[in-house]
Amino acid sequence: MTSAELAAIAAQSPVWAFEEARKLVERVKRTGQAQVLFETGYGPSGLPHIGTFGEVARTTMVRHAFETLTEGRIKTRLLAFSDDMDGLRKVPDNVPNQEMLTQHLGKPLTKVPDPFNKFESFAHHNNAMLRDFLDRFGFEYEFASSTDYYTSGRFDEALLHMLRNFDKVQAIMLPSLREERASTYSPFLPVHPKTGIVMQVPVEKIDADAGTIAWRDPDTGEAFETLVTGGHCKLQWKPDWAMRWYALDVDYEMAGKDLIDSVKLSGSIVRALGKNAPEGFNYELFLDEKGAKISKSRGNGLTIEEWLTYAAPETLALFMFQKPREAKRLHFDVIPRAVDEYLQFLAGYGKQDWKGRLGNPVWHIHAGKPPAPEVLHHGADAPAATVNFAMLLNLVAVANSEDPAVVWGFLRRYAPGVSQQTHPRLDALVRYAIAYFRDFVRPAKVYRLADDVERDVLARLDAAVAAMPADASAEDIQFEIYNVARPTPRYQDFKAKGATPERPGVSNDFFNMLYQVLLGENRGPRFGSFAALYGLAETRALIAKALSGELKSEHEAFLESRKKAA
RNA sequence: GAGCGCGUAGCUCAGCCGGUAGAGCAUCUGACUUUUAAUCAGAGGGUCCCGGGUUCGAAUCCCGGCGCGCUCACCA
Repeated sequence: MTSAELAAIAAQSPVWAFEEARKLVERVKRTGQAQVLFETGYGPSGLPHIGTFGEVARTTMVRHAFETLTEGRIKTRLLAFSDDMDGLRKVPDNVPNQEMLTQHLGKPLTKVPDPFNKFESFAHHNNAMLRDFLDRFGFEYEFASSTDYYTSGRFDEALLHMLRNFDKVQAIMLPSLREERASTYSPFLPVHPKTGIVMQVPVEKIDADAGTIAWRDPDTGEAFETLVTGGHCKLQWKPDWAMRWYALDVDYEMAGKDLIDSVKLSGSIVRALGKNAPEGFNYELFLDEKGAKISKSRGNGLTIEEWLTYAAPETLALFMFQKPREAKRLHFDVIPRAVDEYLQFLAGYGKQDWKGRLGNPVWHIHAGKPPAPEVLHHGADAPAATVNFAMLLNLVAVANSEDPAVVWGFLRRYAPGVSQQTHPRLDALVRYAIAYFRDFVRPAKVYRLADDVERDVLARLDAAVAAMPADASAEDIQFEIYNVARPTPRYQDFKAKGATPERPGVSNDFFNMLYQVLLGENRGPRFGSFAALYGLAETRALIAKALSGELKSEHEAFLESRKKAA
């Protein structure tokens, strides 16, 4: 497959990333430009959330699609721009040192001390976290700080240009505002020379030649004349966006649907300044489990760390790739599904033709180079099988253990020869499954105490297990279990296959009792297999704890401690 | 008020540029040399929200409704 052939197929692809990229191809044809700049915006007024990540992930997918379409002939850059000169408007609920932050309301975020006491400022902290996440995913990007750009003078020319076009900007902005706001609105926000606060005040006079605005402190009445350049003024958000597009020649920037009106206004402004607005599209928002927009300051919805506790980064990328125009609820339930879909797409990739591959999410997630899937073989001639998350969750529950080695014991029983070394990503998957089990499955367990009949049969089961050799097979154990339960009238089943009046079968009720009392579940594994793998000594200990009531009380204590932690 | 999205099996959803409805879970039946569930096979179940239009043909495209949800109208 040559890059030209690939580009030809991509040119026909209905995948959204290619649709977006084709808009850029058209743009390049129109302008003849030799480079394309992608921008993603980030407001560091709170911890970076999953939507921020999603924007970078999706933009990167468009970027890669564009490079495929143009066979790498057009240089591309991705600028992750942090609007860190913005004034702190509200103290986020989910950070420490609330009182301290309150003292600095209104100051540029790069002048607000870091409530975590680790960085030069709150913005520096949040910027660092964002970069951390982006680096962890291996994104290629250039980080840009608004404060740096303003203070270094990189925006000066554009700022002066906007000052000269002050009336045009106002003509666009004012009709979008209510009367009382419109009467005081200014695109330029001077930084107060004494308090350092980003002021929202009416401009009394502009001097385009001197590059200054005149304004008045509303509290003291003191008059000031401030340069719009050099970081002495910040722009209001929409003009700021437009100015950035103008100054940097941004070609592509996507935004959430909450910003549709803003994109239009900023686009009008940049055109009034004499340049084209970037291409872009509006994605739907991420919602929390109640269907509300997730927000940095409220900290609702899933965080990136939370997702990464239970699943690999590429599964989150899959979530971002799929249906960007549809609202998606972001809560824990969607993780197992995302993981299994990812594994399925990965497993299918090798068998697809190139048209199929370009439509396969893993092609976009891994920039055209998805890794080979890790497969298991149940016997030498058996077809390759992939272990999915749902199955692993079952396994972990079956193992009744949060030790990866125990889970691997089950895996090796299925496919001898596999190990953490041969299947590192499967090992990671095992650990994710364990984390998910610990946090979501285990808390849902309900242990009950055994009644007298059950205590009797459990005691006899314990004795039977004690009498077995340590290396008893799963089948032997299973056989003994039947013999233990058979004399107990409650569990006798005369309708069972092979049952006779003298030798009844054992009903499912017996096994259900074991699961409820020993595992806190209504379902469970074949018990002989479980005991063989879990260990006979461990099984006896489990029975002892069930009989003493410890299982139940320990689980209740566990639930209680979770409640307190939350 | 404006914008965006959704409406397909009991539940959660796939159905990519139009070609006689699919998956997972759930339910039911059966297999697995004494009856489990890390397994397998099979079954049942849908006016694809409604009404028009385009077409030989529409879940899919267009128009109009209805219902649900979200977002923006202060700030970012």
